[in-house]
Amino acid sequence: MYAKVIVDVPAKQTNRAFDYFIPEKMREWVLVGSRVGVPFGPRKLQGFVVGLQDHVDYDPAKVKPIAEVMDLYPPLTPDLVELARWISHTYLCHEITALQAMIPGALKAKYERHVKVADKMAGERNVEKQDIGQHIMSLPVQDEIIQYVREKGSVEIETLLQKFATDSGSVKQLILEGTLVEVQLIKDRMATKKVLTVIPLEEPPQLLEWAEQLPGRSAKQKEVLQYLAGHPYPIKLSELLNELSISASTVKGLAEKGWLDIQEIEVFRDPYAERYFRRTEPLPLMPEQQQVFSRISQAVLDVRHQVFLLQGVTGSGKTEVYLQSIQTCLDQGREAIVLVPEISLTPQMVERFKGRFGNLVAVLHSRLSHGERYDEWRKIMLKQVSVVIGARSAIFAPFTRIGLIIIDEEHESSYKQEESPKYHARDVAVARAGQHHAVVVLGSATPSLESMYGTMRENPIRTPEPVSMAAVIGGNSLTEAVRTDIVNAAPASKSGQIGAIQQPGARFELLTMQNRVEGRPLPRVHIIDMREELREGNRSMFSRSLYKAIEERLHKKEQIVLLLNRRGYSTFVMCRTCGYVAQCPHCDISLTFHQSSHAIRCHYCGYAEREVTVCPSCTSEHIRHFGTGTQRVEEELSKLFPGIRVIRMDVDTTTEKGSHEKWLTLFGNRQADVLLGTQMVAKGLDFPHVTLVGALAADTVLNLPDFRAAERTFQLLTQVAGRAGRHELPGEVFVQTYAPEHYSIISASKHDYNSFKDREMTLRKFHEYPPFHRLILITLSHEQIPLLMRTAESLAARLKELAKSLAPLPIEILGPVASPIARIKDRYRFQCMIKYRGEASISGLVQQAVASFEDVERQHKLTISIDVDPQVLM
DNA sequence: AGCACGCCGACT
DNA sequence: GTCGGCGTGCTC
Repeated sequence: MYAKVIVDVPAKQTNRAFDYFIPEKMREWVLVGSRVGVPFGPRKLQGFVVGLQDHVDYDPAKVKPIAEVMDLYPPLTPDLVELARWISHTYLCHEITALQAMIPGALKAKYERHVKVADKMAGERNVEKQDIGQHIMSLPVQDEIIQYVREKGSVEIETLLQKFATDSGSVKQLILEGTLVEVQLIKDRMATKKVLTVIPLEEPPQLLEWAEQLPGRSAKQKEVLQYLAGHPYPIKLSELLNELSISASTVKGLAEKGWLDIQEIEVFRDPYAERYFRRTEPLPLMPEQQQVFSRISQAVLDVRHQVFLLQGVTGSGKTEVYLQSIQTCLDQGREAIVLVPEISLTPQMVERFKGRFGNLVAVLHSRLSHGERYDEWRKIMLKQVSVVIGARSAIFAPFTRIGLIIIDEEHESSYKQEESPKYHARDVAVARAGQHHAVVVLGSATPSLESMYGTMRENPIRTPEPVSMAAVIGGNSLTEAVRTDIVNAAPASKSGQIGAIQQPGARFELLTMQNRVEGRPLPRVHIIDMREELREGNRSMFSRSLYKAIEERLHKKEQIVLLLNRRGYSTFVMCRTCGYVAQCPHCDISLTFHQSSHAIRCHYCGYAEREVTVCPSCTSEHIRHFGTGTQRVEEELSKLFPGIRVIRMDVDTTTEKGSHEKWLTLFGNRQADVLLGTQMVAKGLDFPHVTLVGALAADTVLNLPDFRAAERTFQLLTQVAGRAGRHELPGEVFVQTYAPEHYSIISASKHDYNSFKDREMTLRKFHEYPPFHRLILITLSHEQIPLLMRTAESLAARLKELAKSLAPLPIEILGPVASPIARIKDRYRFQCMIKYRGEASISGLVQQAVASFEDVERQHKLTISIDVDPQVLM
């Protein structure tokens, strides 16, 4: 048998499977999805098995055997292996990059090169083989080196060279002559956690009998036996030592007598181990919820691949619908994945799921340590859980019988990964659900226009993939095979029980929930025209009406949430005398001021310098920090309302682990009057005493050069408005803006999704933006502008040429232009945009165009990065 | 990505 | 005349 292996080298030339022989003794361990160590050239690399076959497609004489199998069970399922291929074609990344994204970081290979003393040299060295002319008869150093390596068993080469730095020649000589041989090791970044555990070897009566036999001075050992007789289960050594306040030697003594055993037992690091989750029962559903639930659960029961877009106003009870749908799925013996935006994966959220499904739930989020995350992942693999709740990458949970995938707050841009593979979890979810004939529920109060578009038309939003990559090789026009694939757009369905990735055959089904569960009205929203305030002489960041409202809440002891939308607003440093603005020396971007560290730093490369008090350009002292940071708002609040208790949540106050949670708990306990923060205060929080929400600068995002600016503004305002008056007390919202007439702000103030959507759809269609057209952003970067521009120009020309051969398909090549951030880390950036109609898939075209620039990339260290369906156009 | 093989400048 | 520069190509 032979295996097709994708090796751990993310490069164009190695972006294909290599054939390896599977030695007899490994046959039953090597499966599709296995992680293996394989010889590759002079090295040993980690790789993933993506196929098994009984023949080789390569010179049989050159085929090497697999060196090792890394895991007891394959870390990837066959459907994930196929999904990785789909991702690599759809988002144009190396297949290995997609595969790596699917396993926890703990399993990422770490390569170590060791040496050990050669077996046949165990006795004495064979000095005769030495080069003549060099006087390296048995030097004492060399004997010393050999002795050292022999004692250690094996030593990492770097360590050895450092230890014998002055005699590194001798070390090399020993390796050369074969006295020391090289061993290449592939190690996991993180091992499983093992804990020393004490195991009683007999039943309590026997233990007590042994205890009797002990001489009087062994009081401690006696105590241990008696304790174990009372608790005849394995116990952590540390726990036992603690319990009886004894030392390890006591227990070791018993182990030597053979009365008990001390073993290293694998344990799961459970971040929620110490917590108790109160079990909850399903809540009765409102008629609207009931209707939605039955649509979803029926599809689940039918094992029918179907995508639902669930639009429910905040407070309409989406989560309860999720929970009961998941129950249906579990009852059917299938598994469920729940994706939530990283930021809203709060303890409250986890509690709701753990409360309903207990320890059937695994939680994956970025705040877990490497080890914790790995352990949660292993629970999934070992089938100890049936529900996963997690951020973006949880879509790759190694389940095998998925029945339901839920994506909460589906409009969130954090579902798009910004590094390679630049996948969108929503689209991956649809593909993966297709493999499992599973149901997808996209939930949001403010669905993305892309998802809404999916409900609007007969054709699927996604186009058949992948274009045959094999056919992509140079040439002046599109390879005929590629052309055929694109034009016919034939579904690339490889039949099979699981693993066939099809696009949704039907459009998404729209489900809506308009009513709030508790019947509370949505809060009243006031739009405040800040230009008016200025005209009337109010130069404060608080309008008069917001000021009054705050005063009133303080008086009534009710709580306030203030949102400062900082995106699009910078806290830059500028000299008022000469206009100097502090800029990053490596990136074309202004530095931002951080009060906590008294530093100004660059958000892109991390460059930092000390806060300046004198202008470096004109030595004036009139240098100021501009932009309304949360710190300034806090200062102003304290000035205006002496004694006010403010909790500030922003990047400065929430970097510490667990701090996020700490602030929210504090606020929930009413230990503060105001929660002030950036976007993060808008998401999913639910505090009964909040009756006032203020958005201080609602429109800052609107000024960004981004076609999604209006959508983002609408979503943010709608979300934040939903924070007020969720319980008995009615809520009020104040939106301060310089663009009070903007439709995104007006629609949000009326809680009117549909009018916003209609208006925005019309505009997008008119301007030929997504979802009507699709985008691919290609960014080139290099240290020198001339080469960069030349390459960008000719790449665009090449794209245009290829696009022409696809006529009459509507493909437009825009650019090249300098990127909005023209330089990052001393590299200049140019970009080209491809705009095309959703009916065609043109990743093959891009692949082919970029392929002809491989040599430029290599020779001049120029990089070309491709972003399919970009969320951020910078 | 590494690493080796291979054809042109400044040195013993 | 060699040592070594990194351009080019391969790794099952």
